[in-house]
Amino acid sequence: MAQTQILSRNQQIVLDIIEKAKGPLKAYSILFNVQKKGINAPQQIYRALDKLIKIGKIHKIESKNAFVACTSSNCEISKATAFSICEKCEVVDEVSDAKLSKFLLKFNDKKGMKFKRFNLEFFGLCKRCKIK
Amino acid sequence: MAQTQILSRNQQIVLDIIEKAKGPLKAYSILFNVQKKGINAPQQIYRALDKLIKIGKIHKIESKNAFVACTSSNCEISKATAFSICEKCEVVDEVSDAKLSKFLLKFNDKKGMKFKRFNLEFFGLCKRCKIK
DNA sequence: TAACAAACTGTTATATTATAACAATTATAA
DNA sequence: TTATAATTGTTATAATATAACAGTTTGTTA
Ligand SMILES: [Zn+2]
Ligand SMILES: [Zn+2]
Ligand SMILES: [Zn+2]
Ligand SMILES: [Zn+2]
Repeated sequence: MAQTQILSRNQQIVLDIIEKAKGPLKAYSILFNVQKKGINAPQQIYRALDKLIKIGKIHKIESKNAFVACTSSNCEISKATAFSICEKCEVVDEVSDAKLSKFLLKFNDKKGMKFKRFNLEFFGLCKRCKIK
Repeated sequence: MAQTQILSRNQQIVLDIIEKAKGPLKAYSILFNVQKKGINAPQQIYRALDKLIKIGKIHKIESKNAFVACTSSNCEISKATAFSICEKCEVVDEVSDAKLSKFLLKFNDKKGMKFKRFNLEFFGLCKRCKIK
C-alpha cells in the first residue's frame, strides 16, 4: 500500500483545488483561486505543482499546459500516464488500462533506448460530442 | 503517393531551419535564426509552424515546447506520433513503428470515446547516455 | 479577364506560462 | 543539538504564444 503522503500547506491547498475541479486547471487559474488563502505568486503555485507531479498526485496535460488530479490508484510515480482529450468540449480523462501500460512499458525501441516512462495523449470526440 | 506540398516563403524558411537542426528547435530560437531573412515577429514563426504541423512536415514535442522535422514517410497528417526523448542529453527521435501505431489507433476507450489521433512521448536514457 | 475568396504577410501590442534569485522559516534526521 | 533538506515568501524577469488590424499575393470561377 502506498503511504499517505504528508503534504505541506501550499501543496494541500493546490491539490484540493485541482481535485475539486471538473477538468484540467491552468496554473494561473489556480493562482487566482487561492489568493484569498494568502498565496500570491506564481512560484508558490509552480512549486506545489512540481511536488504534486513528482509524487503522482496530479499530472500535467502537456498539450494544454494544464493539471489534473490523478484518478488511478496505482500511479504514485507517474511513469505511465495516458489521457483522452475531447477536441470539442475539452473534457479530459485519465486512461487507466493495464494492457496499454504493459504494452508501452515493454515497448522496445529500435535505437536501443530503454524507456523508463511515457506520456500518451489521445484526441477525439467524447461520447457526448460524438452524438451531437 | 503524397503530393509535394508547395510552401510559402516563410513556411519554407522555417522548415529549412528545422530540417537542418540536429534536435528540436524552440519557436524563439527559430525566430532569432531567421531575422537576417527579414522575419521579425513571433507571429510569422508561429503561423508557419502551425501550417507545417497541419501538413505533417513537422511535429511539436509537447513536453519541450519545441519542434522537429518529421522523419517518417507516412505521417502527412500527424495523427499518430510517437517520440523518444533522452532525459539526459535531450536527444529526440521520432518512433516509427507499425505495430505501435496500429495498437494505439485501434485502442478502445472504456468511456466510449473514439480516438482520431494520439501523441506519445517516451522518456529514458539513450544508448550513449546509458553507457556513461 | 474581372472579381471574388482564400491564404499568406507584416506589424504592433499584449496575454499567458514559467523560472531566477534571494532571504527567511520550518521540518527531519544524525 | 546542530546541520541538512524542504518549504515559504517575494520581486523581478524570461520564455512562450496569441490578438487584432491592414495590406498583398494566389487561386478560382463567372
Ligand atoms: Zn494517474
Ligand atoms: Zn466532448
Ligand atoms: Zn512524423
Ligand atoms: Zn542521451
